[in-house]
Amino acid sequence: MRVRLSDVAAMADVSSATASMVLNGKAGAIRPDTIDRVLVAAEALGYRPNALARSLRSQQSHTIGFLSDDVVTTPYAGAMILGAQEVADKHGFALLLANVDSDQEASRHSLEALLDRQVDAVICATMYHRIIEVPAQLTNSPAVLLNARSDDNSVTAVVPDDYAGAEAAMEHLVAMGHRRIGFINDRAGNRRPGFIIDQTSPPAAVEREQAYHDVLRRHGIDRDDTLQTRAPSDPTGGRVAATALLDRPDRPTALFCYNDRMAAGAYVAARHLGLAIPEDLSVVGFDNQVLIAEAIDPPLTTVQLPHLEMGRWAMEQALTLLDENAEPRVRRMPCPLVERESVAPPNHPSADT
Amino acid sequence: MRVRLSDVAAMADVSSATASMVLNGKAGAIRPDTIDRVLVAAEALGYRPNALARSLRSQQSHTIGFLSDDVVTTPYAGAMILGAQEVADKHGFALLLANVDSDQEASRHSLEALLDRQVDAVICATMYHRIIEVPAQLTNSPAVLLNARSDDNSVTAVVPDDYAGAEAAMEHLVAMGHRRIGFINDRAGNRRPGFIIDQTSPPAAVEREQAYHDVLRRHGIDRDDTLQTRAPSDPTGGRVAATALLDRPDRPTALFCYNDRMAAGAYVAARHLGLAIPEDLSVVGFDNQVLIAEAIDPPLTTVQLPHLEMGRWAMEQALTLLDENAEPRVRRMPCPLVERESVAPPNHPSADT
DNA sequence: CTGAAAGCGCTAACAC
DNA sequence: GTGTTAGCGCTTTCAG
Repeated sequence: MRVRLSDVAAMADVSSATASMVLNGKAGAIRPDTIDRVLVAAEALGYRPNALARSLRSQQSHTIGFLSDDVVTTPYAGAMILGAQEVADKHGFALLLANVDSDQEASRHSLEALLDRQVDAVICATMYHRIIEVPAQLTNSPAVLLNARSDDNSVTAVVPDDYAGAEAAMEHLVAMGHRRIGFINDRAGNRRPGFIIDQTSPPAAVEREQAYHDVLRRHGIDRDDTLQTRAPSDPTGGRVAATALLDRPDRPTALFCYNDRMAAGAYVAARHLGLAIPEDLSVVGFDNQVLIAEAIDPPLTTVQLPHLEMGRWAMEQALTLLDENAEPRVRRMPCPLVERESVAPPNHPSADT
Repeated sequence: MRVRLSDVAAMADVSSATASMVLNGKAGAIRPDTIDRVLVAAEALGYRPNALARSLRSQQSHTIGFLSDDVVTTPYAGAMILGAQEVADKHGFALLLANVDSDQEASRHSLEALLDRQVDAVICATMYHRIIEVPAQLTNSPAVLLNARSDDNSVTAVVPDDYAGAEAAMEHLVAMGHRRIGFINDRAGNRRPGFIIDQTSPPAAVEREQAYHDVLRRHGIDRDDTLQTRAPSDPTGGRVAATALLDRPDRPTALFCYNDRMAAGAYVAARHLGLAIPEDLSVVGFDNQVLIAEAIDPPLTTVQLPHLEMGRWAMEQALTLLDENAEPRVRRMPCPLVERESVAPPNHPSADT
C-alpha cells in the first residue's frame, strides 16, 4: 500500500488538512517550521498523492481526453498527439486516449469511456482535415476539434490552412517561371464512414483547387481545364493521372500534386516518359511526409501539414477553456512550403497564354 | 452536475447499495422486479457511473499507462498504440499516455504522473527494438515492455523477431537464385569500420546481420565481407552504401537493406548506375513502411515489423498480469515477408562459390 | 433479499 | 495558525 497523506501528517505531527495545504502550496498562513516538518516527512516517506482521490474531491481530473478516428494509424497522428501531449505535460495534465472507428455505436461507447473518467475536456482529432458533426455528448464538456471543424464553427477548432499552403506552392512554381502547371487533385466524394458525419468533399481538396485557380488567374494565366485532373490519392493514382497529363505535346512543365504519395506516382510516370525531374518537370507535393519526400529522387519540394503545431494549439485552447469560457474560435494553421530539389525553372517556357 | 447513483436509487426507491449491485451485474440475490426498477431508473436518468469514485473505492482504475520514448513521433508508433488500445477497449480499459524524452529527470516525472493516477499497469514502449533498463518505480506495478526487453528478461516483453524476419528475406533471395547478396546494415552503435557484430549495436542490426551470415552459410555460399557494409539508416546512407557495393564488376545481384529508407536510397544508386530493378538488381528492405514501399518504383519487397500485433500482445499480457501474477515471458513476434516487385531471379547468376 | 454504515484518499469550510 | 468535520461518488461488509 502506498503511503498516504495521513501518514505524512502523522509523522509531521499535524493534521492531514495541514499537510494537504502545505503540499499544495496553499500554506499562506502556516508557520514555517510546521511547513518544514511536513515537507521533510513527505520527502522521507516518499509520499506521492493519489490523483484519483484528489480528482474526486476537487472535481478536476487534470486529464484531457483525446478522441481520434483511427488517426493513430496514420503517420500524421503521432505529431498531433505529441504536440498535445507536450503542452499537457507542461501543465501537469495527462492524455487519455480513445479511438473511434466507423462503427457509430462503438464510437459513442469510446467517448463515454472518456467522459466517465471525468476528463476535464476533450480533443477530437481526425485523420484528415474534415468538417464534422460534434457528438452530442460533448456539448457539456469543453471540447476542441483538431484537424477538423464543425460546419457552423460553434466549437473551437484548428485546421491546416490548406488554401494558403497551396497558394505558396503555386506561387513558388509561378515565380520559377512556370506557366503551364498541372494539378492532380484528390478524387472528390470518397465518403468514409466515421463517428463523425462527413459533409461534402474534403476541405483540403476544395481549398487547394481554389488556390490553384486563384494563383493562375492572379498571374494572368488562362485557365486550361485539361491541365487538371483527379485520382485516388495514392501512388498509383498519381502515376496514372500524371501519365495522362504528361503524355502529350503541350504537356505542363510543372505538376502540383494533392499529396506526396501522388507526387511519388508522378515521379514514376515522368521517368517512364523519359522526363527528368526537375529539369524537364517540376513537381510539388503536399503533406511533407518526410518518409516519402526524402526517399524519392530528387527529394520532393512539398507543403508541410502542421500537425505538431495544431496539436499544441488544440491543447492550449482546451486548457484555456477550463479557466475562462472563451468564445469559440477556429484557427487556420499555416502550412509552410518545404523546398527540396524537385522544382527548377522550366526548360522551355511555354509561349502560349 | 451529473446524475449520481443515489439519484437512481432514489428514483427506484431502493438504497444506493442495491442500485450499485444491480448496475454491476452482482444482483445474484435481488428480486427481479427490483432489478427492473433500478434499470429503468438508470436508463431514464441517463445514469453514467463516475469512474473516479469507483476506482478510488475499488482500487482499480481500469487504466493502463502507456509510456513511450518519443515513440509517438514515428510512423510505427501508431500501430503499437492502436493495437494496445484495441484490446484495452475491448476489456473496458483506457490508455493513459506519457512521453519520455532523453531527459532522465523529465522521464521520471512522466512515469510518476502515470503512477499517481493509479494506473493498473504500465506498458513501456520504445521507438526502436532496444534493450532497456526498467525504471525502478515500475518494480511495484505490473509492467510489460513493448518493442524492448530488459537485459535479464525479468520483465515480460515483446520484441520483433528480427532474426527470423531477416532469415525469411535472405531465404527468399537465395531461393530466387541469388548467390552474391549484399547487405547494408545500420551503423548505429558501431562507428568502427569493419563488420564485427557488436553487442552495443541495436538488436535489430545484430540479429539481421547474424541471419544474413547464417543463411549464406547454410546454402554453402562463401562469406565475402566486401559485400557487407554499414551506413546511417536513411536514404542518403543507403544510396552511398549501395553505390559502393554496386559500382564494381563483381557487383552483387541482390541487396538486403537494413530498412526501407535505405532501400529507397539503394534504388537511387542503382538507377544512377543504369541498373534496373528487379532485372539487374533485386532489393529487399525491412520495416514495411508502406508509405515508402509503395511510393518507390518498383514497389519494394520488404519485411514487416509487427507493431500492431506487438501492441495487442503487450496489452493482453498487461491485463493478464492484473489477475494472475504469471512468470515473466518474452515473446518474439514474427516478421512476415511482404512480397512486392523488387525481387526477381538474377540475370547472370554468378558462377563463383 | 435489502438497507445502513463505513470507508477509498483527499480537500475545503469552518471552528478553535 | 491549525485541527475538526464533512463530504466527492462509489462499493462492500454486515445486520436485519
